[in-house]
Amino acid sequence: MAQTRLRDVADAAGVSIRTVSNVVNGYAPTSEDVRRRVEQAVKELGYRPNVLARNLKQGRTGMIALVVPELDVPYFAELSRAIITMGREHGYTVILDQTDGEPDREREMVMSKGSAAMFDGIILSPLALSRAELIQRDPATPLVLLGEHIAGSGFDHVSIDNVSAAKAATLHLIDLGRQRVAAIGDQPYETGETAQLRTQGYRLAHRARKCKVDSSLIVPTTRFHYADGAAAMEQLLAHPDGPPGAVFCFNDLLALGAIRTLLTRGLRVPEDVAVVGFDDIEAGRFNTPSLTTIAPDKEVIAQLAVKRLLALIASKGVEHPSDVSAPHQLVVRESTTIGRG
Amino acid sequence: MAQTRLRDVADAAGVSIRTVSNVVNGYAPTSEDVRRRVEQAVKELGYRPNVLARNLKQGRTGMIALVVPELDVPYFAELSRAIITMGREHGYTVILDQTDGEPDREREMVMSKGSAAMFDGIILSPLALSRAELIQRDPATPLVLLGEHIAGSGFDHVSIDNVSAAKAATLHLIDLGRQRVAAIGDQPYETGETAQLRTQGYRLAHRARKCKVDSSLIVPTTRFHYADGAAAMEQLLAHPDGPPGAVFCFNDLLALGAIRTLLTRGLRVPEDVAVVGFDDIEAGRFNTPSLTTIAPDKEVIAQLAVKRLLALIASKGVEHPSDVSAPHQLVVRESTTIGRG
DNA sequence: TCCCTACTCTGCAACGTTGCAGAGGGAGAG
DNA sequence: CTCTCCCTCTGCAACGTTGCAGAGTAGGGA
Repeated sequence: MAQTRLRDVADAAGVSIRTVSNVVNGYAPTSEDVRRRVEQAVKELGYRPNVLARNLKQGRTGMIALVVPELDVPYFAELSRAIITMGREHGYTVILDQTDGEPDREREMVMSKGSAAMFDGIILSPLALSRAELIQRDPATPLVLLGEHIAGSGFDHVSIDNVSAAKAATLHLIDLGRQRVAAIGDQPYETGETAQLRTQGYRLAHRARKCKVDSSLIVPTTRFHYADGAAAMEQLLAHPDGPPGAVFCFNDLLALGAIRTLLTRGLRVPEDVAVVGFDDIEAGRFNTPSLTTIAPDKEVIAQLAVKRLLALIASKGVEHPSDVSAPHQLVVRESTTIGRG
Repeated sequence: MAQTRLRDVADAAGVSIRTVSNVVNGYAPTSEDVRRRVEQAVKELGYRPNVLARNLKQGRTGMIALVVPELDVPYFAELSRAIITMGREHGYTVILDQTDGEPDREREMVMSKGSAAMFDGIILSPLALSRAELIQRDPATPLVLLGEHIAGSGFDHVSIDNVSAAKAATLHLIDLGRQRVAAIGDQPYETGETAQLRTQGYRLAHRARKCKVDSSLIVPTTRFHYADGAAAMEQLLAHPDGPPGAVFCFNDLLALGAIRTLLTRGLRVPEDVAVVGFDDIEAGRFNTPSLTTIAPDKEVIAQLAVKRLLALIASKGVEHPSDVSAPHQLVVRESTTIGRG
């Protein structure tokens, strides 16, 4: 059951180890005869190159790690698909890991500890990691950050303009003529940068339309799942002034959760409450009512991140960090359109 | 920018390579003095063990690959979470790869070609791979199959009882008193084993209740996404005898797509058409109406698959193949319950 | 004083591969 | 017939680590 080695193939074919290696990898021209003998020996012995040894020798693995907090959050799943495809186009195998937002696991990946050191580069969507920690990281493995957390901090970074996206979403709601536009998903603490940027956009939109922000209409959530949106909406329904006329949810899952609460409580969407989400996941497109949302261009994000990482790998990290934004757009669907169709 | 090696640390600390290795890995007892010197040198030089070299020497990587067709299909994303967690509990890093159901990519992973050879074991949910191909695989890397494709073929395998699950779902619909129960998702061709088993269960349920199966109510789909369900439902609505009284969809995405079509066409769910799905994804729980579905026990599937794979790794593949089933249950929700709440 | 034990530490070899530089042989040219 | 060149093929060393077996030293007991 021991592994077949080049040595064994070489013995069987009556040639040198080196020649077998040449045949297997097509490195050097080989005579017809030798090539055939080697190939037959390879087949008979069931030889497979030992990738570990090859990688050790060559100092690279051809693998990139994509590290996200949660794979079962559709946004990450959809983004992952784009990045996997993009990496593959450039000859890299993209491999996924999930951290659940646990600091230890993010740290392990980023610090290139343990199995993390096996990758030629890492694309990370951090949730819990602080900037201070990142600074201590081993720069040997190139890193590109996704998302807004820890932006502009001397690390390579791809994101979208959250403030203007959130502003656009909120303006859309205000311009529908809705009074009392609420927000679900604020995270007013250290690792909630993304949420805070969206809150900022929400406030800016109000200012732009000379509306006052009612802070009691901004509902924080610790996570961004269906259940959090549903619970936050329950809270808004219990508001002393009654339900809001519209809600901007900081992602689509929150929005779908909120809609679920509204519908089960007998409120109509969008007639009674209009709802906007963020991320443009597929579930929102097929919900009834379908979900108006901010659609970040996931393809562009993937492209920027992968290109950048490959550049870092090629240059061995001597380039200076770049901070780029991918475009987004507001996609209007039924959840904010009265008189559908 | 070259990597710091044990050699460098050893020189700096004035000890042997081997001692540094001992300190770093805690293999052997070390005097306080030496340990401190080594640790300081490690810190100063920023030494990180070369995982590739270690793996080569030890002949293992501590990584398991989980290979699924599509990560943005929620069922796989949710299952992946369970498997990642389970693997981690046993000291393995579980890494994901997505094949898009492309035969070449499944083949590459399964045959342990390329980067695939870097894993201690593989859990694969095959879509396109035929049994004939699997038989030729290199048995050096342990493999556990998920899903029903290629069951009972001499490979280790974890699934659920699709026939009885589908039968239960269909019986539930028939027993609601619905006439003309339709099915969406049949795949009457080689790689559609799972779908065929579900169709079989659907037929068995009809037989058990002495109902005739109207084959024109069985709508095949090439894939299992929202859009396929929506399109299939359009087709059913165009049926000469009018819409069916109920639909059993072969997964939740199909069901949600079908519901979308029904609602936009002005039909009520479940009053006009009752709908059952399969997989119990989170989106179904938060849909309005929430989705009645077959819930496979994903935790158990994960547990069985990981346990089995670890056993194979430990035994170096000498155990004979096992074929096990995880339990499932019918979860009744609004999409089949008249008079909600 | 000497021996034995125990505790640290060390050097060598090997994991399976590839880079390098060169050896060997055949064919073509003079 | 011989020289030269080119085309194949080869052996050695190294990638960075760990397993193994043993060397060296200090301390305790006789």
